[in-house]
Amino acid sequence: MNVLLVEDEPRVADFIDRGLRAENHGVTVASSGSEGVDLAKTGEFDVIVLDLMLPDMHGYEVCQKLRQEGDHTPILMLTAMDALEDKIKGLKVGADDYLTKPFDFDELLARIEALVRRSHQFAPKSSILQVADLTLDRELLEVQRGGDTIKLTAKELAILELLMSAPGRVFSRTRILNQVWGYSEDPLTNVVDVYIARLRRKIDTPGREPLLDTVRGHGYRLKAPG
Amino acid sequence: MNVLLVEDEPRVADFIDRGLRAENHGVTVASSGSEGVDLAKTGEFDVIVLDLMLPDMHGYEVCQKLRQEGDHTPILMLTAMDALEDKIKGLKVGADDYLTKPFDFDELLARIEALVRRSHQFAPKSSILQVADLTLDRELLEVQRGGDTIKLTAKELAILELLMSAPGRVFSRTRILNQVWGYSEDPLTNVVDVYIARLRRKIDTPGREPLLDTVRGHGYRLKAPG
DNA sequence: TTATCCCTGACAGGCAACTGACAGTAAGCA
DNA sequence: TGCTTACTGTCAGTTGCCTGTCAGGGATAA
Repeated sequence: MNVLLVEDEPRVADFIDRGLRAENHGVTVASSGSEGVDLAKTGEFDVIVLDLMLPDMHGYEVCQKLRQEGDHTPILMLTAMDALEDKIKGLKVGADDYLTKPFDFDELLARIEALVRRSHQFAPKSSILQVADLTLDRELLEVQRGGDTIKLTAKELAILELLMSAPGRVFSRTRILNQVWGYSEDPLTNVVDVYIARLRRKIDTPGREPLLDTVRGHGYRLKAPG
Repeated sequence: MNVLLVEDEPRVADFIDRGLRAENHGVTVASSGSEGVDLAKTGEFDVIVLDLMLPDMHGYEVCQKLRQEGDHTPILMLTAMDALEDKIKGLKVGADDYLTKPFDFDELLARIEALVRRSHQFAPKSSILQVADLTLDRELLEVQRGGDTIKLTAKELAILELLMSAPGRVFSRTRILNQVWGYSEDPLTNVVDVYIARLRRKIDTPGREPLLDTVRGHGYRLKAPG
C-alpha cells in the first residue's frame, strides 16, 4: 500500500514513516501543504494522512483543494485539537476520517487499513461473464456481442447465463429445464430446443462465428474459450 | 438518505430516529441483530448505524455477517466502551467508523454524512446529471433535453433523478416506490407505471431517441451512455 | 433406407405494461 | 370564502410481448 504523509514536524513524520514501512507499506513524506497537493496529483497513493497544522496552508485547504479537483483518495486527518467543531469541519471539507493526537500507532494503522479496504471495495466487481466476444452483465441485465447490445427475454437470458457460467461444458435439456424452469422431471416438452433456436437467432447472427453448439444426444454448450 | 438503525434501547433509538428525520433522512429501526441483518439485505440503505450491545448477538457478528455476504453498506458502530482494542476490532471486522457513547448528535450526523459521501464517491455528486442530451440540474431543479427546457412535476423529477443517478442500471418498481414515495412495501399500485408514462411523454418526445427503457419483469432504466 | 434426434415457423393464451379518464387534494388568487 | 389550476393516485380497458405447444421438415448415425 502507498501512503502519502503530509506532516511538517520531523519527529512525528519519522515516527509514522518508520511504523508504516515496518508494515511493508510505501511512504512518501511531504512537509508542506502545497507539496502534498502536488504529490497527491500524481495519483499514486492509496491513502493520504494529513496533518492540519502546516507551515504554508491549513490542512482544511489541502483537503478542499484535492476534492475540488476531483481527487477522491481517502484522507485521514491528524489533529492536535479535540474540539468537536474541528472534527466536524474536517469531515465537511471532504476528509474521510480523523485521529486526535496523541494517537496510538496501532489505531492509526487500523484506520488507514479500514479506509483503503473500503475504497478498494468500490473497484468494480466482475459481475460480467465473457465468452469470446460475447458478454453478459448480470447487474445491468445486458448482453453484448462484439459491442452490439442484444435484447433478450427473461428465459433467454437465464439459459445464456447458465451456459456462460461454464463455457465448453455440455448442459443436458433436463439440466436446463431444472435450472431455468425449476422442473424436477422432464415434462416431455421441447421448450429448451425452441429457446436455444431463439437464442441462436439473436446471438449467432449470420456472419458471426457460431458460439452455441449442439452436442447430439446430450445437450448444448457454449464454445469453450481458446 | 436512507438510514438503518440497529439499536435495542428504545430511548436511544428514538433520539437518533427523531434527529435524523428532522434532517429529512429516512430511518428504519431494527431492535435486534438478526432483524438488522435481514433488513440490511434488502439493500435499500445508504448507511447502517449499529449498536454493539444487542439482545441476540453482538454488533461485531452483525458486521461480520454482512461483510461476509458481500454487503458493503457503510457501517457506523456505536459503542459504550472506550477501550482501544474494541475500536480496532470493530474496524477489523469491517466497520467503517465508530462513535463512543455518549455522543453529540451533530457529530453523529457529520460522520454519517461523511460515510455516505465517501461511499458515493464513485458516482461523484455533481449538481448536474447528464445522460445523452438529457441534463438535470439538481440545484436549479431544471431539466433540459437537447437545449429545450422541460417542466416536470415533483414526482416526475424525483424518479428521473433516481434513474439518472445510475444510468443503465435497472430500478425495480419496488425500489422506485421506496426511494421516491418512501413506501417500505409494495402497496399494489401502478403509480410507477403511470409516472413513467408521464415522464416518457415529456422526455422521449416523438422524433427523439427514446432514453427511458422498460426491462420487462424487472423495472425501468435509462439508456446507458455509449 | 430407417429411426432418431434436432430445428424452426406458426399460433394461441396469458400476463405485464401502457394509457386515457377521473376524482381527490393542495396551492394560488381574487 | 369560492374559484381556478396543477398535481397526484386509482382504475379499467387495451396493447403488445413473452411463453410454450405443435407439427412438419431437415440432419445424422446405423
